[in-house]
Amino acid sequence: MAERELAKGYEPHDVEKRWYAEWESKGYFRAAPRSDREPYSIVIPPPNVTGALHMGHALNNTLQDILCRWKRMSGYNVLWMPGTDHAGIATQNVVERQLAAEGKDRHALGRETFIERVWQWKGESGGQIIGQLKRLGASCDWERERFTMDEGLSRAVREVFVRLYDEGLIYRDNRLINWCPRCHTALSDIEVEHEEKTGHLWHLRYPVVGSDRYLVVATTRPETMLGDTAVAVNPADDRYRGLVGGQVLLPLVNRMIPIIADDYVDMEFGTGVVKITPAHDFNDFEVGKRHGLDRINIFDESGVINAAGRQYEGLDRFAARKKVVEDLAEQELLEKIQDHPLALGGCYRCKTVVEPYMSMQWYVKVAPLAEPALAAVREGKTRIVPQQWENTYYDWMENIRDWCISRQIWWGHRIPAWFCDHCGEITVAKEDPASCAFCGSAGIHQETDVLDTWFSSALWPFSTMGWPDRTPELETFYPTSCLVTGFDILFFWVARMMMMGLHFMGEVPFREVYIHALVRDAQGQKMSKSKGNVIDPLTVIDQYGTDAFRFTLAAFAAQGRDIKLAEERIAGYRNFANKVWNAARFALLNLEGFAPDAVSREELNLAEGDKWILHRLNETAREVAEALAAYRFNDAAGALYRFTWSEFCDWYVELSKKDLYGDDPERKLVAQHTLWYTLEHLLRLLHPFMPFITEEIWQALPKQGPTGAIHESPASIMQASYPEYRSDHSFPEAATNMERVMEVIGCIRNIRGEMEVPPGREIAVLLSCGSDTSLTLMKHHEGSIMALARVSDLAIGRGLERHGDAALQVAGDVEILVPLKGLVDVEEEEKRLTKEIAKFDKDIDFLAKKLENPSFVERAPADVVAREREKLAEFANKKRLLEESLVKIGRLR
RNA sequence: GGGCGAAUAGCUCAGCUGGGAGAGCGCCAGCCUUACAAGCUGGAUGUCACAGGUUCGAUCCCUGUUUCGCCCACCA
Repeated sequence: MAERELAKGYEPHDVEKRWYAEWESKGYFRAAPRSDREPYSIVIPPPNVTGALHMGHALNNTLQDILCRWKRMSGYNVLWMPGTDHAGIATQNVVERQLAAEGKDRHALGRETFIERVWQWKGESGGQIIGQLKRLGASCDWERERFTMDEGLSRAVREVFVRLYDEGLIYRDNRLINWCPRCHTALSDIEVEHEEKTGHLWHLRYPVVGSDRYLVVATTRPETMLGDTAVAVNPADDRYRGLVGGQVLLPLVNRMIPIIADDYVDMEFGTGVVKITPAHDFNDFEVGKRHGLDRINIFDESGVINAAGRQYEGLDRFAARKKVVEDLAEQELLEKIQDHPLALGGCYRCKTVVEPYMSMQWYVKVAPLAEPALAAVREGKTRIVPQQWENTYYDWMENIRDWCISRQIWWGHRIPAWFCDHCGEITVAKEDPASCAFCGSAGIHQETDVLDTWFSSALWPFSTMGWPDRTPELETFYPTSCLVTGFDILFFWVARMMMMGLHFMGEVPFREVYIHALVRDAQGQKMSKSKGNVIDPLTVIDQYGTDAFRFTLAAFAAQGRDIKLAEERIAGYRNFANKVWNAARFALLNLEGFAPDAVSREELNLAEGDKWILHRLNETAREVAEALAAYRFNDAAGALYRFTWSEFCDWYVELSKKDLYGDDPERKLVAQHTLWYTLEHLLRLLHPFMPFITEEIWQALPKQGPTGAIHESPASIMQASYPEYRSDHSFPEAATNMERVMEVIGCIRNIRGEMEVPPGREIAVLLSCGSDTSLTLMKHHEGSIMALARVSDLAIGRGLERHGDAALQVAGDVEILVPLKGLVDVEEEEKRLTKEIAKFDKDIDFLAKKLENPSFVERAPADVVAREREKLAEFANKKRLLEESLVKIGRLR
């Protein structure tokens, strides 16, 4: 018996809410720390606590959920580890903005109060994204949810820091770093985003001391001249040879600075003279080091000119630029200004132009860590899919520079280092020390800097599983099976997890990395708030339902290409969900009184149509499994879409009506069984992609009773097994036969359509078969042909007399004749025949030429040649029949 | 300056290891056929960016060109 009736159309909202709550409360998402089942594990890329679900998250988590649900149904002990990232700078910014709105700032609050305030914010409005992931259907093991700043993870962070420090892999240094003058913190190299802008090249005149010459320097940043400590030329440059060793008078500040020679200077560029500002330019810093130049820092931490900038003190860097240029112009020291393209570096959090800035920072020495991380991918211990990304990974790892890990903000893991006021030594320890480890003085104070957010996320695959303790989780689930992520964090996150995982666990953090595309808008633009082209996943879910949305994402997730998301496509897959829904309604209507456990499939006398759909279902199961195993989500979705709509709904449902509505109880039972079996398996195949609708329908389907041995019946489709290919469901002969029958039906429909015979009008058809095999086959499927092609009078025979007044189509060796009398006019049929003949002519011409070519016949594989010959013969035969028909029809005029 | 990717129907895109190209939407025609009009049936539409090469045969492999997109990079 059907459990309950389904509503007329699929209404996702209530269904989604109901089933998610059920799954979660029943603990279906839970992983077993120990189990006989094979483990499968994925750690979620932890979204920022400040985050709201965007398209990137939606895609990323849909794909992970598909994998997890698929593996879970396939019998694996699945752990999908969820959590969020404290997102240092981003979160601090959010709370600072709040404070600003209240007219406060963090310095007024003080560090401790501020951090309390951030925790409070996190408790109240942080992590809303978790709820949004649930709406997406994510089957994470929520009881294990972690946060990068929670106690366990903080312990892991300290452990790692101390060990790396003890190994000499963490050090401090005073050098140029990327500084965000708005966030007031250092940034690592990859936290700077370069953008092509058109700037200017200012040509400035520096008077040569003891001469009336000028040296003209070209610069993109004239204001930094306040900190110049030399000008440089190429040693091979004849133009300036005599001047090297001399001095110029730095304008405005009237300082004498040397003229030096350095290979770094490109003679071709600009004037061949470069101003050297070691404290504000990475190249100049290096030059300065080689020549022992002073480093004059002219900025404060907000990018405002300091006392070293004399009369410019207090001016913002951009204001200072304007003023410096004006003043130089006034003194006729500005030679010219050219437009000049340049790549401006901006803070990845706030887009402010970053400043190269001298400061003392903490670094990780990465080369020794990168080595094994490179080797692991080269040796295939971790496989990156699509493989092309391996090159990007290698390239970055091979040229990796030390990682600046200290940040001058408050929200984050405070660096576990204590400075001694007495002896000046640094004590680094896991537990807060009471005294200096070197001199024993109690006068110590902790480093105020915190760690880069990515430092803690680098540990995510093992810190979430309880490291540094040796836990059953680590033993079972590390290395994780797969990491699903976007390429935008390949360096930030993936590469660093590889380094840390190998170093601390001695084993790669994941066996495979699947890198998916970026979701763009329909025009291919990156979605961004400023462009206003953002599509909110939650709005989409509200409008079309989660399942339709998920299916759309999967269907678009082709490897190596970005996803341009157009809303019409989601509507298309909403229609698909509705199609599934209605197929289920049809099934339930016709499964009245059917109990799966009352029949054993082995005893059933399957009809050819039954065998065909079972065969196709089986093939589809194989295709889906193969596609998922290769992360070809679009292929898996496509196979399911085609099977569901074009085979199950379009053909099987129609074929089955004859028996379902008929009065032969045996035929009816067989049809019911196949209908039930196919739908039930189809739902399971679809479940990872469309979890909600499949559960809703599945629950309404008739279940096996207590005696049944046919089929397991767990409480949820989530726990049902994922259909696998089975050799006893392979019916290739039935499949071929059905395809022939379908072709004949297609031919009749084509005549009807082309002749514009209304669907309501039943017609007479003659099938003239060229062989006994065809005759038997057509006779066998007489009923189906009549029903599906709307034929009232079907005559089937061998070599039936063809009268002139019939429309003709040919399918294999079967001629399909539709008497025209009273149906259509002769001219229409003549037109149709002429069109068909022309089509064949083209094909025949092509094939004939090919087969006349001796080198093709000699060199192409025999089976290819044979196939082409067969095609040619078939086409020629069809053409002949059509031509005969045309002649006969012509006589009727 | 290096590297990667893309160019296929009006639009958005599939097309795995070479044997004359597919889907969805849109379009045209006909249908309220008792699961579904968010549907059914039929139909039209392509010098697979360009130029060479390899091959019996190229959308697919190779070379070059053009146009877009992305990543990396310290030329002031």
